[in-house]
Amino acid sequence: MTPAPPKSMDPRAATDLEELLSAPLGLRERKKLKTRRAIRAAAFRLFAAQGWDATTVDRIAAEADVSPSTFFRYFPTKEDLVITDDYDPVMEAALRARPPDESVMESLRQAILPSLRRIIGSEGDDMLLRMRLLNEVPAIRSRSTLEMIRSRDMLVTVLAERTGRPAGDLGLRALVSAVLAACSEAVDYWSANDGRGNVADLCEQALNAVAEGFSG
Amino acid sequence: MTPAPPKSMDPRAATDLEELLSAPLGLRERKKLKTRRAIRAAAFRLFAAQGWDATTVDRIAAEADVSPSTFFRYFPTKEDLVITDDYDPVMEAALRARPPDESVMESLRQAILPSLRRIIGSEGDDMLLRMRLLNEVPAIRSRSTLEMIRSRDMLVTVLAERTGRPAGDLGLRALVSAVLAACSEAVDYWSANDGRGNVADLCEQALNAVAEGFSG
DNA sequence: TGTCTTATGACAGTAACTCTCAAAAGATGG
DNA sequence: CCATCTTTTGAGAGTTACTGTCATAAGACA
Repeated sequence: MTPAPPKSMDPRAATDLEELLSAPLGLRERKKLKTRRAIRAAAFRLFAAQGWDATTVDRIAAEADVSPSTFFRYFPTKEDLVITDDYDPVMEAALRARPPDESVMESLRQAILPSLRRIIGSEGDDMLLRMRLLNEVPAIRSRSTLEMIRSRDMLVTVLAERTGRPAGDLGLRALVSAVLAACSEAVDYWSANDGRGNVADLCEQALNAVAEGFSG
Repeated sequence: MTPAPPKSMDPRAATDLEELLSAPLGLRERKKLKTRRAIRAAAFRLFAAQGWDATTVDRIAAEADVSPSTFFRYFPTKEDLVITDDYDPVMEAALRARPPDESVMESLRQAILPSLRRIIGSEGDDMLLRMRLLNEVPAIRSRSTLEMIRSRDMLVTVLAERTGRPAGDLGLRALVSAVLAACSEAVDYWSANDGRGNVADLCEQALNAVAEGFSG
């Protein structure tokens, strides 16, 4: 009685990660990926040239040679062009790989920092561009927060399982949120300084500052 | 050459706080305030009855007996109906009143907790209603984050002045963000539990949990 | 009273979506 | 290679949040 899994994935679900993992793609899937890339590339070209507000979805669609309908099939909202966050699965895997007897704080540190390092290593330039838009455009900034909430929920869920605490545990949620807030400040700082310095190091620095502040 | 200050305040600036402070209001100002209230009351009535999405701005305007143009003159966006955050000035005053030699953490605590207590005491019911919408409607949730960023910036600015650190100081920003994140979790928790318990106490509990987590 | 300022409403326009439907193009079995 | 079945696409119409302009109405003030 469970609904049958869809035969084809809808284009919104495609991510760079999945793309790398599933090697033999049919022509259809390859085309979809290509379209997705074309749309995003066109959009970023236009954003760079004339800014966020001045770039309409219709114009992006035209530039990418698809119909506006198709645009929305690939990106449900304009903001989704910028957000697309493939990081959660990476962090989740990293977190689950930590030894169960480790302290919550240390597990979080070790789940977040290496993941961050990997991401910056592979797509740092794109990320910088995104962060810039993210800081400039309120609409995007808003949306990205929702992504952050998803990250928080994921981390809380995994940690709750591991420690036997309920998923609604206030202390756990507060801790995770605080850690994410600090890291997010670090990323902000990094992008505000044009990507100078190492994000992971900045992140550690931010976490240490919080620790100091809280301890005395 | 500086532009002359506007003779009358635009309706969007009116807040309950100012209303209480400025006693002798002209007829015009009283009418403005009344309109503002009427619009918001109408909106909340409709939200309660039929939900956020099903309630269009046109309908709200009709219910409040004003034109849609007027609606937007009072509330630049639909979300603004719910957000309106008069808390920053209160917190700022509280923070500035702290002795300069106090630790950053303690000052933050003492700026936030009593302010929270006062707010809940005076308008707790309204706040609960708002928090519920805030958690249910992504659009509002998004917007409220921007308000939180403003709060953060305000706190960071004041603290930076006091400690002589630059306003961009990563450590300071991280600490403030972490504290706000923890408090925000507490408020979330409170509203998720239908307002049972004392927000300020929950907030303290959250802060303690973060402190423990960070210290080991 | 008359004048000056401000608030309002009517109206037209834009841009981000949503929905529906028919046509085009990839997949599949013979 | 053909026929059929499924998925992707584009066209078009509709909705809603929001912006800008302008004439008019209503409060302030001398």
